[in-house]
Order: sequence, then C-alpha cells, then structure tokens
Amino acid sequence: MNTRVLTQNGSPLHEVVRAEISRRIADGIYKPGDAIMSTAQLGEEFGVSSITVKRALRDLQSAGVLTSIPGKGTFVKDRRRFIREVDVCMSSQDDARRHGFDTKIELVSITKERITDPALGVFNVPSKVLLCVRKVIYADGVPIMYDSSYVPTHIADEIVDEFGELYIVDALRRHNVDIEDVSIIIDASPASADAQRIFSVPNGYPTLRRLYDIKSKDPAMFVIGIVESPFDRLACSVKLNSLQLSKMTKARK
Amino acid sequence: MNTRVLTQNGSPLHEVVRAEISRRIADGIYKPGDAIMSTAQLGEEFGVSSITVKRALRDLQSAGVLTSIPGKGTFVKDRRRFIREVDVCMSSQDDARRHGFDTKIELVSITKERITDPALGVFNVPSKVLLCVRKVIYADGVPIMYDSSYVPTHIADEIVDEFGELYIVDALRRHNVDIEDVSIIIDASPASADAQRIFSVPNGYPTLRRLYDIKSKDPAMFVIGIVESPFDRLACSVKLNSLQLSKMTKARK
DNA sequence: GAGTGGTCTAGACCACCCT
DNA sequence: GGGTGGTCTAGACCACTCC
Repeated sequence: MNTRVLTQNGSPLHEVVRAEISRRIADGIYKPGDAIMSTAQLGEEFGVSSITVKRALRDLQSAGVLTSIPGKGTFVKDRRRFIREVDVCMSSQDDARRHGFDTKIELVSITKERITDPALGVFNVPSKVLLCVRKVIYADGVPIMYDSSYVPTHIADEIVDEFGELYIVDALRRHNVDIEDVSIIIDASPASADAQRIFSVPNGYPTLRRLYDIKSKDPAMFVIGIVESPFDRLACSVKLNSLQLSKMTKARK
Repeated sequence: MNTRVLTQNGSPLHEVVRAEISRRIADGIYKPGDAIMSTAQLGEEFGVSSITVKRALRDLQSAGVLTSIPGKGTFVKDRRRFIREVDVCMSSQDDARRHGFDTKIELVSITKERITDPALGVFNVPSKVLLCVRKVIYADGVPIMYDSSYVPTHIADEIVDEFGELYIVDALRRHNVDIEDVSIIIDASPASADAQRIFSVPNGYPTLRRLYDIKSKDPAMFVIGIVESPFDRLACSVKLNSLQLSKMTKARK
C-alpha cells in the first residue's frame, strides 16, 4: 500500500513523524494539557504504521514533551514548571518560601545500609553501614526532588527524626552542628529506578542531580547524599558578583 | 513456540532483557570496550525475538551504557570519563590544565542571528540580531562541550576571533572587559539536535547544560550563551568553605 | 557473502478507561 | 464494547562491515 512513502529527507520515518508532531506543539496546534490524536489516526494521516507513530511518541516522552496514559490517550505536557533561582547550596525551607513555593517533605524510608551508588564514589565515602534517610520534596503538590542522605549511625535520634521532616541544612543548623566544608557536584543522569517511579517518568529520562558531602568540625558527624530531580522541574542557579569574580581572577594569576 | 516465556516478575520482556544485560556488565561478564553478543544470539538465548532485544539495547544506549555501530556490533562503553572538579564558573584554559586535561577548541561557526533557544529565555535576552559563536571543546581528543555564545554585533573583530579560539572569560579578560555580574543556570536536558551529532549520542540522551549571562560595566557589552555536555563526560563542582557558609547563615536570619 | 544493527510493517494480545 | 496506549513477534528490507 502506502509502503513506499519513505523518509522525505533521508531521515527515518519515525523521526519525520516526531518532527511533525513537535512542530504542531511548537505552533500551538496541540496545546499543553490537550490530548493529541490517537496513534491509529496519526498513522493513517501520515501514511505510516501505528507502530512507527508509537515509536515517535515514545521518543517524545523521553524528551519530556508528551505523556501517555494507557487507556486514555497521549497528552502534551503542560507548562514546563521550570523552577529557577534555586540556590546551588543545599536548599532550605526559607529558600523555597522566598521563591513562592509551597513545599512539602514526605519521608520515604529510614534504613541502615552501606553506600552502594557509584555516583557517590566521587567523595571519600566510608564503607561502614550508615543511616540512610530517603525523602521526596514536593512543590505545589508536584514531586520535584528525591533525596537520599547518609549519616553516621550513632547520631542522636532526634536529629534523625528531623531529617525526615526538614531540609538537611535546616536540621543541622537547629542542632548547632558547625558545618566546616560542603562539596557539591552537579551532574545530569538518566532517571534511577526510584526516580522513574516517584516522578512518573520513563526509562532514560534526563534528571539533574546534586551530590553533596557536608563535613562538620566533628569528624564523626557528616552528611553525604544525592538529590535527583526531573530535568523539566528543576534547575540550579549561581550568581557571582564582581567581588567574587575579582577574587577568582586574582587567584588564577 | 517460545512465545509464552513471559515476564518473570511482571516486568515487560524488554526490561527483563535490559536488566540481565546490565547485570552482566556490572558483573564484568561484558567488559568496557568489548562487543556483546549479537541481537540474534541474545534473542535465542533469552527466548525472545531479536526485536525485543534491540529494544532493550536501544534503552541501554539512551542510558549511556552501550554503543551500537551498524555493521560491527554493540559495545560496552569504556570507562565513564567522568570529569570532575570543573568549576561552576566559566571554565578557563588554566582551569582545564590544572585538572590535567589537554583541551582543544574547534570553531564551528560564526553567524549573525537572534536568540531563539527558549532555554535562554530565563535571561532578559535582547531581541536584536547578535553575533553567535559556536564551538566545540575537546578534552584528550573527546568532545565534551558544545558552546553557543551570543555577543553584540558591534564588538571589535579581534575579540570575536579570539572567541573562537579561547574560553570566554579568557577572551574577555584579555581585553580588560570589566565583568560586573555573572548569572549561571545549570540544568539537565535531552541532547539538542546539534549535540546529538557532535557527541554521537542518540535522541533523548541526557546532557548537562550551563546557561550564562555575563554583564560588564559597559551595558553595550555582554555575553549570553549556553554550553551543553553529555552527562557521562562532564559534571560541575561547587565548594563552599566555612566563611561563605557563615555568611549564608547570617543572611538567612 | 555472511553477519551486524536499524527500520518498518501487519497482526496479534493485553490492560486500561470511558460510556 | 469500543477506544486507547504498551508489548511482542515474524518477516522483510536496508546499509554497513569484514572476510
């Protein structure tokens, strides 16, 4: 039949379909929140098999443009809730409020385990069993961060409890822990298995991660952890003023 | 035939296959640089169609674990060359050297165009036509950054030339441009079309981006731009010492 | 020519949602 | 029951590589 339509410009068919659907979204033909046509309809319109359409739609899901709900349809993701101005240092509740977000923290689990995530290997991680506090942070009801933090097992129970309810720096500050040094590494990564489930994103979905290593004056007290966020829900901002810049310039001479 | 093997634990077949291949890589059965078995062989071994195997392999490519070369085979990506300690502020040549990397800059193009990338909309971008300098930065022969920077069209030609050869802050410093303020936004994103081509990564591949807005004391001189890097080749690091931290704590009271 | 991965299709089945 | 997206397969073709 229509088998020989083929690849207008050398691109595979699924890319052509993907590009056309992207165009329609960019042009506002398909609007955020709306359902687009079914795979069968699109296949007929483009003269390709519905499987090829599905392939194109799946790629657009990986790109954060579409969401498919089995049995209902495929929808254009609404406004990319691009939360800016989140400070690069550990976020605090104040920080969030200052930017007008109603945040909520949900404790996922408190377990005893070793650090196994190879990503944290960039820090000098102890091989001992540590206390692992996992939690999800919501902004306006939407999950935006998945945090796993590791602390020594011997720390006071009251601090542990607060770790589940508070931002880390807030909890430490409350107990007058003297933070001496903070290393943060920011990177991107495909969503972890946990993140896929928590954020309802597909395999391979890009996420922004912050790996942190907080050292206090007491060598027995430290916090190591990792925060993961879907790329379309969070970004980090850094501001450098002229004072800092001149310092940097000098330091480099 | 083997049609009814099916989904050991409720997971789709392609996920089962993907997990098993991941396990073999983690266990060192498939080693970095090595070719894994062909899709046909894997399909036979697992009792699934080769198409399902291909699906699993494609997902592992999106995750940066495998690379397939048509006609040759599918290979385990060698050591994740995770370049750490790259400062969050604009990288300079010194910076790179200090970390032991032999970097090279390749000019891609110098064009006159407006800023159309919606990502840069977070800054207050002028709608005028600007000079756009695009370049690729290599470390040890591997492309690690794709930089697009926009500057006013009226700036001196000699600076423009150097933009193609130098890191941005290096070029500005050389011409004694007084940098007043730098805003940087770090986010993750699926690879752009350019990035896919330059870094040889598939559609949807997670990248780390740095969007920058450099303001000088002269309002007519500014640089706005965006740097994109594959997630497995670059990360940013931030270090905060106790002085900065105490300042922050005070500021928040 | 044999082997590889990439693409495309037709056809089937499933789980889910809505009416 | 009819629609939706998700999965899986068999079979076909292509471009590529290596021998």
